[in-house]
Amino acid sequence: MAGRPKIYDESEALDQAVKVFWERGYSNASADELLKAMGIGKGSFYLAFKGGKQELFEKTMKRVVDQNFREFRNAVATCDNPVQLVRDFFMSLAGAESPIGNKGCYFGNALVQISGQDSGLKIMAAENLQLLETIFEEAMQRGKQMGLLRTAISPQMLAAYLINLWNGFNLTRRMEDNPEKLLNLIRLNLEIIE
Amino acid sequence: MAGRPKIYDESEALDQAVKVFWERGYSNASADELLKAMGIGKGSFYLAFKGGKQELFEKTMKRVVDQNFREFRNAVATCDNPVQLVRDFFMSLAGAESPIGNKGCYFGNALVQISGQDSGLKIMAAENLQLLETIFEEAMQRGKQMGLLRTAISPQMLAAYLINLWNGFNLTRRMEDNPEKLLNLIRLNLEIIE
DNA sequence: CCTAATTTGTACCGAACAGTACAGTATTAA
DNA sequence: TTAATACTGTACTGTTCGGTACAAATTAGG
Repeated sequence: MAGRPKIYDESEALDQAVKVFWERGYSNASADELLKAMGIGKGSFYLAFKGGKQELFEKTMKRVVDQNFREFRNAVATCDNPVQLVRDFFMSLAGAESPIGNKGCYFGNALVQISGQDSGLKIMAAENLQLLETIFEEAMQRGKQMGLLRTAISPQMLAAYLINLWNGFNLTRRMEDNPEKLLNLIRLNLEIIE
Repeated sequence: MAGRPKIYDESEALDQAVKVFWERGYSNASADELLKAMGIGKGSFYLAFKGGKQELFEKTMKRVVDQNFREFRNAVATCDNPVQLVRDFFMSLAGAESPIGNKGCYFGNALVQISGQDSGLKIMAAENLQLLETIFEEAMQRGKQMGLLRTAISPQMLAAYLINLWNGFNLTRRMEDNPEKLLNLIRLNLEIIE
């Protein structure tokens, strides 16, 4: 294994690319913009990402999953109260200090932003959302086993409800800036897992 | 009033532009593509839409509102059962023959697709979604007055719930193609206005 | 029939775009 | 020290972009 060493860290570069994609949207993010944020030149870029912007986006999606879902899934599987964990997850979304700001869901955005031809990326984005749904389902499943849920609705259906809430809320918060109203909206929706 | 007559009908041209924007997304829709669909040349286009793509999109939004919301609002105000009207509205979404296919909401898409700088368009898109929310609210208000709603939840809150359902479902149906599940999801959500 | 008003099609512009070619540089292993 | 390897930076290419300029065409009114 010889060769000149990379001057950049791939994970850090991906993090910067995530920021650009998230902020600007897939289509609006130009290669130049991405390269500048990642701190690398074209030579390095097209060597590391032969598929160009498309391949880069794929890798950023994987990175976002790794950084956000893995930990959440683990917490769902091990915490004292997975139902409360999910409640807190949504409540924190509604707060002024939402962890994702107003930028929406990385994967939901992708589904809406990416044009029809690039369908591989859309499929991948959809799969990642389904993964989040699965995590919700695991939380509901476990919550039910632990006697934390009164409802008779199946964990699968609850998960569908919750992913739909997630999808909706990430858009609703962009059209409605009254924090009180957003909070009440979340509260109302969470009654289903009271 | 002299001058060479237009060879195109502005409303029809707008309808074609709506199709392109809806299908391809705001950013991905190129001027050429739009012009071709509208059946006019650059000369005519930049004469009629001096603001370019931005102005065109504004006008298409107005057109979509006119064509879709006005009639719905009227029906809400005059029909026998406005609550059922809203129910049917959502149920038809979930069916295989959804009136908007899988293209999502024109305004919700805009909020996600348009980059930060073009904020005028985003504000307008948000206002149009708020208009839809208002229509939901009018339906709930009237339904309550007519004794069609048992719930104690305010019409305003119900409207927020419904616009969030709309926002969510337009995305959820792009990540989940099991029609049965989608239908059950809508049914579950509509229980709030049973 | 002439003039003013208006629309149309085309040719053209500079900028931004994604992507390639390639020479130069830093490293490891022999 | 040398050869093989791998990364870097830049210059370049061809394309597409949004937008402008302008001459030709078509109308209404005088």
